[in-house]
Amino acid sequence: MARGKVQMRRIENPVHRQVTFCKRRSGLLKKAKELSVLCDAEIGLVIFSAHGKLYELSTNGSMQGLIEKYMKSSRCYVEEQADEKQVLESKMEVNMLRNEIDVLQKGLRYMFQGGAGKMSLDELRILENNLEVWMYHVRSAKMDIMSHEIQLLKNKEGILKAANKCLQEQMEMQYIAADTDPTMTNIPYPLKVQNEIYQY
Amino acid sequence: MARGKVQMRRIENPVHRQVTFCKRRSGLLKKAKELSVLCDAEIGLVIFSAHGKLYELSTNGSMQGLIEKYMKSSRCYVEEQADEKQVLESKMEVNMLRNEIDVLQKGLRYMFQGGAGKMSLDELRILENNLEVWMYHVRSAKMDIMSHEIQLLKNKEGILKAANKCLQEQMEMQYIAADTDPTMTNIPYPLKVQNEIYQY
DNA sequence: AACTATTCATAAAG
DNA sequence: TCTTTATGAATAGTT
Repeated sequence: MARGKVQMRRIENPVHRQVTFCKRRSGLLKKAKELSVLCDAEIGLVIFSAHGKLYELSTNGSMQGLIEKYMKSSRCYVEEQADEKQVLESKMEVNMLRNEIDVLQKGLRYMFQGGAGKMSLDELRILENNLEVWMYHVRSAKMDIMSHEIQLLKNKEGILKAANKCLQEQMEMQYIAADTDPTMTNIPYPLKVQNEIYQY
Repeated sequence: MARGKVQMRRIENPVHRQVTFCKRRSGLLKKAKELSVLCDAEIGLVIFSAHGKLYELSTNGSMQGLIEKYMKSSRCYVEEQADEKQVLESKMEVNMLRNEIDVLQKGLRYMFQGGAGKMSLDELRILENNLEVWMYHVRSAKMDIMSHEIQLLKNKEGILKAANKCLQEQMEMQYIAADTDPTMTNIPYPLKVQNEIYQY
């Protein structure tokens, strides 16, 4: 270059560096355009300044399109495609599952209704009775589970009450031994629990 | 350039074009490297020849990383993120639907096998809701059929009333003609129908 | 930003 | 494709 050969290393003077960056950057962009025009090539060029500012050139269409083309040419396209494939597969799976649910529900309705109203009134009455029976079973199962939980809670209640009684007795013995008014001590009064709490 | 100024347009001679592409391409890559070194810039350059062959340079790390940085700097990063969000949402939807199918299938097994109470309280609740929906469908179908029957009966009523009136008139004409007491003939007294019968 | 001396890039030919 | 060579282009340093 002019007025002395330039050393191929970072220009230390920040002003010189900035000026050179500006000049060479425009030169590089110009040459890229020229190559693209003269030789019918597609070129993408991105330049980040040291401070992070972006300069770019894409000769054909958008940089986005060029990047996609680059991805196809090199190995990275696999990842990209995998991602999009995943989206697509997920959507298809959702559709499939929705369809399956639809079929299940339709099938049930079909069984209960015999299709588009092809069942007789008597058949429908029978089905209604069956549904009521099943509903009863489901509700029974629900009640079983809830009863079980209630039983567990009642057991807990029993244990707590016993512990409570035990504590109360111990405290009463302490009051007698100390011959003091229970309300004057720092020991908190034993817990009283109402039975109704454990009814449901 | 040498031996005459070059026109800024596609070189028509394929050989010349290929040679120029080769020379200028290497020149461009060299200049890009120089700019990067001298000015501490990060540069990505991709060149596709007219025939689709790829030449590339990325001064810092991989082209992949540079592309990601570019995406962040420009707007496209949003899309990328949206894509990943979509994947996640799809997966969650798939899980939800799978769960629903599971419950439905369990419910079916439960209903047809008379229920081996292994369903959780939540599953039973879902099943109960479904049963209620199905019950509604069955009852709707029943009501449709009954409404239709009522309509048929009402039509029949109309026809019978008309026939009844006609018979009555004929008989009255016979009484006048015969001048006899109606109760002495063998003709049965015309049917009287009460409207209430057809109300439901 | 504009100028200019110099180096660089490269078109055409071998 | 590589080298040579003549010449236009790019640009470092200066103003």
